[in-house]
Amino acid sequence: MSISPQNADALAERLSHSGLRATPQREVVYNVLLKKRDHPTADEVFARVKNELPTISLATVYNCLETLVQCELVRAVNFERGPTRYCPNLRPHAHFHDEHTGKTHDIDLPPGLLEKVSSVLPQGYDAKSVEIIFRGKTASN
Amino acid sequence: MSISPQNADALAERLSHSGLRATPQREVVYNVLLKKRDHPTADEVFARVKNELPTISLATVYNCLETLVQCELVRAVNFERGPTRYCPNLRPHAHFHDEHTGKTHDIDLPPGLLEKVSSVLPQGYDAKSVEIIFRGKTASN
DNA sequence: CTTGCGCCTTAGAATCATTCCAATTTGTTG
DNA sequence: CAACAAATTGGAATGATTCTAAGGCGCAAG
Ligand SMILES: [Mn+2]
Ligand SMILES: [Mn+2]
Ligand SMILES: [Zn+2]
Ligand SMILES: [Zn+2]
Repeated sequence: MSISPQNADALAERLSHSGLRATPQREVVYNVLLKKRDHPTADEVFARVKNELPTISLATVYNCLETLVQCELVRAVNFERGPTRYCPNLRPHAHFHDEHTGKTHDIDLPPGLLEKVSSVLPQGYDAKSVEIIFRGKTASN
Repeated sequence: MSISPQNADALAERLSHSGLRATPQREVVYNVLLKKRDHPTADEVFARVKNELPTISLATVYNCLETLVQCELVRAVNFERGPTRYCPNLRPHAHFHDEHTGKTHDIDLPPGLLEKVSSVLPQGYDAKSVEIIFRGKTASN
């Protein structure tokens, strides 16, 4: 159940690029996010990571998640009050929050959409990022 | 500094439509949101409302805000960990979060944009609402 | 190699926004 | 008025996150 080589490398590279170390905790946290991409909370990540590193602390999970977000390997997502969720999908995508199941789905965006959306900004507004969140239901209910 | 007649009416109408009462607390909370549209937190609303109703409690401010959100007179906005912010702008609009000043600006959206954006959803996804958040800086910095 | 030092992890305390609760108060209806 | 329901209130409780202080670990200089 170890991290796949290229992911481990990507991680190690990004970390050292920022003068940080590739620790076992960081690797396992990142691996857990890649393995099940269901936008888990820190608590959920904690529970999953414990299987491989039974002595890890919740504080470390928070620290690792924060580090991964800084390195831009992971996105922190907040679309409602309630715990932050974490997403390792680096492609441009929106989030669809199913109000029945509570689950969050990634919606891939066609190239140019984010630019199109950003073009509604008036003079003087310089957006570094755009986030799109849908709320509703899916056919499966 | 009282609420303007049509707003008071709109509020009373929406409330009674849901079987709720138009209380002084609810009126002043709504009025405060309309008067300074800077997306205040519950604490900030509390501080402003106290000027007119010095004995109001924070719990009541939370209750009133919740009620206004239920009546769809106000939107609760969450784009980051941190307190929920409240917006009385009912037109379709996006939010621009200025990372320097911390202020949030409303960006009016051209008609059809939200539909256009929603059209990227695959079969089976039925969105009830779409939210767009920009982050970046404004010319004024 | 060994030592020194800074990065990391850890457990638990502290913080902060929000929600919950139980006790009034207020408004409406008969 | 009397009764009942809706609303407000202050304070306790909750839950996610952050902070703090102590110890551990890895690497670079000697
Ligand atoms: Mn969390
Ligand atoms: Mn708040
Ligand atoms: Zn995602
Ligand atoms: Zn707004």
